[in-house]
Amino acid sequence: MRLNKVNELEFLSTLFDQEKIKDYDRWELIYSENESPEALYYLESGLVGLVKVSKSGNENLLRIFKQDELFGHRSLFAGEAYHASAKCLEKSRLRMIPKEEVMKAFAENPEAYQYLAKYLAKELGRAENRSFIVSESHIVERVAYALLYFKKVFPEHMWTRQEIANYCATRTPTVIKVLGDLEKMNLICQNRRQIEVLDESKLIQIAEEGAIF
Amino acid sequence: MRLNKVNELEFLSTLFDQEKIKDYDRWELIYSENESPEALYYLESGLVGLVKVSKSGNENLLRIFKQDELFGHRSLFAGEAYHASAKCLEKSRLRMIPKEEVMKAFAENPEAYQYLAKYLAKELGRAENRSFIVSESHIVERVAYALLYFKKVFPEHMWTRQEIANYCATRTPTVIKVLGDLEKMNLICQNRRQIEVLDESKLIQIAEEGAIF
DNA sequence: CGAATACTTGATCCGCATCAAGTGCCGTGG
DNA sequence: CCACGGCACTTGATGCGGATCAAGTATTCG
Repeated sequence: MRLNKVNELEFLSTLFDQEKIKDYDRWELIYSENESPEALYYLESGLVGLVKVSKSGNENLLRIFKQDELFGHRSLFAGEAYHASAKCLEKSRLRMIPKEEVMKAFAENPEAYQYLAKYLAKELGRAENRSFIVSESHIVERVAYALLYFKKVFPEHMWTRQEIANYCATRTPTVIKVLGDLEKMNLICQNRRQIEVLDESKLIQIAEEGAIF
Repeated sequence: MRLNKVNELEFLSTLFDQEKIKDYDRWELIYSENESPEALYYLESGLVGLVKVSKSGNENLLRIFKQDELFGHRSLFAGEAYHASAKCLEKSRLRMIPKEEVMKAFAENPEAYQYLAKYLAKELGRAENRSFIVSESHIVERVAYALLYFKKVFPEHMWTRQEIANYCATRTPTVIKVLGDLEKMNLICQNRRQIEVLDESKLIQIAEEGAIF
């Protein structure tokens, strides 16, 4: 949910309270699975991931929030406990708006629910698409999909192999091997930890059709 | 989204038009991926699955709708094309409300967006939980989870091994083998095509902790 | 009763996880 | 400015879970 640039939610900015600003380090947790939501969060700068950890310790990266986006809204409006944890993927600065104030403001601006519904409907579509890709595609396809998605939506972040693995629901060594393959095919170029996309259309082809050979 | 029993959406029932009732056979498609939504659907009786088919022909069962529920709402309110197809899992009778009428009625009952948002938020949570389970758990756990979910929410439907496989993102022979294991452990009982849950708490334990031995 | 659909089984194979032992890279503090 | 510790990355060997395939058996429905 974008706050800046979106008239529908501008009323929320009147709730910003200088005292409710907080800075977080990389890897720091903002909230944890099973807690009850007490606030809505607005990301002033940085990058936040919604993650869920399995018993075997693997982190699954479900959703990613960038600058100027709101998060923590799903559980808040569902009236449920958090189903996953929010964790900083970069140093981040964020504002929190207490639950009661959010609810009051939405009650005074009921047309905002329409925007919220639209936004949640899009997120649901994205979640189900990712779920489908993860369960039906081979790893090359998933990695190609992730590279394209990351380049398009979060181009400024330096994605680690670990993070890519978490998003693709696979493991670091596998991502590294696949990146090696993609580099041999001249579709990407790795120097240092940076990954540069060279042939976007071929990557799209791999991501969508699963056709490599 | 439930229509009966939910005051928030009762206004929609005034839009029901006897001429817009339609009966579908099992396996019949209601709408297909990539089409533009032109209506909201209300399921009078039967069972409908939201499915997505992979290139290799595997059907992934993303969401399931039962009697008295609305569907087709996600794409309609997201303003997107369908990201998956709706298909009858049983003979079904449904009503369609044309898009324009839905939008008009929601405009006249703006408080309904609040209910819609809450409902979508819950669906998003469920979708991400399923996605996590599919990507991080072994098949026994997924099947146990599916059996419990089906028993709780759709107890009257006779779930085929194929449908269970589609929901668990696996294949029929694998489901059959797992069901055999669960039966040997006296957690379920299969006669004919019927599956009866004998030890619910043990199944929950398997589904949640992945601990079998 | 016959046809279609659902189920079952075992043999084989392969993709990817897992593990372990490294090598680089980078920021921090001395 | 360099040394050092920690994190990120890399590589290859091995194993296993579950896919795949195919042939056959039930079951249900028209």
